[in-house]
Amino acid sequence: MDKRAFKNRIYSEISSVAKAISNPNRLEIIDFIANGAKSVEDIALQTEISIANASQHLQTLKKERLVQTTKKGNQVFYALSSIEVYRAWKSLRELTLSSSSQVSDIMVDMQENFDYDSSYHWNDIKERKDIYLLDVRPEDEFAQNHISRATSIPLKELNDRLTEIPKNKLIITYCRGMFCLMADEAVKILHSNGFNARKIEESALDSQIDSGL
Amino acid sequence: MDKRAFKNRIYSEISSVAKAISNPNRLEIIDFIANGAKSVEDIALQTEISIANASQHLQTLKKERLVQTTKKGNQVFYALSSIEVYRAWKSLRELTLSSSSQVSDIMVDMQENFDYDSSYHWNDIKERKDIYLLDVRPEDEFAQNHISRATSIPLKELNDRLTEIPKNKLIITYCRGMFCLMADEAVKILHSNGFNARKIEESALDSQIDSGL
DNA sequence: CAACTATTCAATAGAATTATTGAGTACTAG
DNA sequence: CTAGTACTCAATAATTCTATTGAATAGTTG
Repeated sequence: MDKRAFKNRIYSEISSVAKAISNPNRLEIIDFIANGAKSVEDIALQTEISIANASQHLQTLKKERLVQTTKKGNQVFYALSSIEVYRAWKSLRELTLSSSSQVSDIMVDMQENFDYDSSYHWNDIKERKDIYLLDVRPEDEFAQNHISRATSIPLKELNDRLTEIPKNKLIITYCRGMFCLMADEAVKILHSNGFNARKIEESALDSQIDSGL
Repeated sequence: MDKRAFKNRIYSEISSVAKAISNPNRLEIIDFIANGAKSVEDIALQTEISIANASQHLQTLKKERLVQTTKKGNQVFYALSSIEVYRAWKSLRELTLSSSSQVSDIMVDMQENFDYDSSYHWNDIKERKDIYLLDVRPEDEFAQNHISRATSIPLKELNDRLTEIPKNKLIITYCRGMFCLMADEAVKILHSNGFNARKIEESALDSQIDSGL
C-alpha cells in the first residue's frame, strides 16, 4: 500500500463516520438517545419525523456502529454505543457555537419566550450546598443517568408536586441539555409560583464529561 | 418561533458545520493546515488533488468559518480559524478509532512497511529527561508551533544531519500526527544508522490539547 | 391461528455533493 | 504593458443523500 492509498483509506473511513452524524435529524437523535435507550417510535415522536424515516436514520447510525440495539418484546431500543459518540457530538456543537453566531442568535430569540435570567453551568454550583437541584426529565431518563445530588420531578408532574420543593432554596433545574426546553418551562412554572429558580444549560452527560469521565 | 422550528434551525445549523468537515479531502486539509498556514498550491500538492478542487474545498470550509485566509503577494494562505476546529477533528478521529476497527487495521497494514516497535504517547515521555525529542516536519511548521523541548531536523535533511543527534540517548521522533508517515521514515533512517529511535503517534497540537490548552 | 403492533425493507424522485474542465481575475516581475 | 503565477468562478455530469410511500417481516395478544 502506498502513502496515498493509505491516506485515502484513512480519511475516507473517518469521513464515513462524519457523514453519519452530518444530518439534522440524526444529530437530534443522538442528542435524544444520549439520555437513555429509546424505541424507534419514541424517537420518531420526539423528532417529529415518520417512523420509517426514523428507522432509516437509525440504520445509518448503526452501520457506522454509533448506536446499538436491544430488543424488548417487539420493540427495538436504540442507545449510543459509547460515550465517544456523545463526546464527538459535544465537540461539534461547541465548534459550531464558537465559529458561527447563528446558533447563539437562534437561542437568544427563543429565550425571549421565557422570562429570562442567565443560565448556570455545572461549575457554578459544584461546591454550593444552598441549592435544590431538580431533574425535570421523564423518570426513566433520570433512572438511567442523573446527577447524584438531583431530585427527579418530571416536567409533566411539576404543577402537581410543587409542595415537594423547598421555598427557601435556590432551585436549579436541568434537562436534556442546551437545545431542550424543559428546564426553561420548569423555571417558568416555578417563577409563577413564587420560587427562586434558574436553569443549567448543559446535560448530565456534559457534566460527567467535563469532570473527566 | 415554536419548539420544532427552533430545534430544526439549531440542528440544521450544526449539521452544516458537520457537513463541511465530512469529506475525506477536507479532513486531510484540516489535518494538514493544523500545522500552520499553507497556500492553496501547498494544500493541493499535499493532498494530491487539483488546485481548482482544493480551492473549492477551501471555500466550503471558509463558508462555515472553519478556516481563515491571509494574503501574501498573489498567494492565499489558509489556516484553521480556531483550535476548536482541530478539537472537533480530533474527537471525530477518536470516535472512529473507537467505533470501527477499520482505521486501526489499515494502520497496522501500513506499519508493516516499517520495522516496527510500538509507538510512544506524549504522556510516556512527559517526565523523562533521557530522551532526545526530534521534530521532523519542515522548518516553517516547526517555527509556527512545536513542543518546547524538541529539536528541528526536517525529514529531508535528516540523512545529512545525523551527526547532530546524540548516539547515547533514546531518540523520539514526531511529525504531523497519526496519519503522517514522516516520523516512521525518520525512525527507519535512524535505525539503519544505529540509533535507538521510536516515534510518537500524536501531533504537537494533540499534546497541547491533552494538557488542557 | 388471526389480528395487531413495532419495525424494517425496497423503490423512487428530488435535492445536494463532488471532481473535472476551462475560463476569468488579481497580483507580480520584467 | 506583457507574460506569467496563483487562485477563484461557473457549468456540468456522476454520484450520493433524503423523505415518502407502501409492502414485508417479526413478535404479541386474544
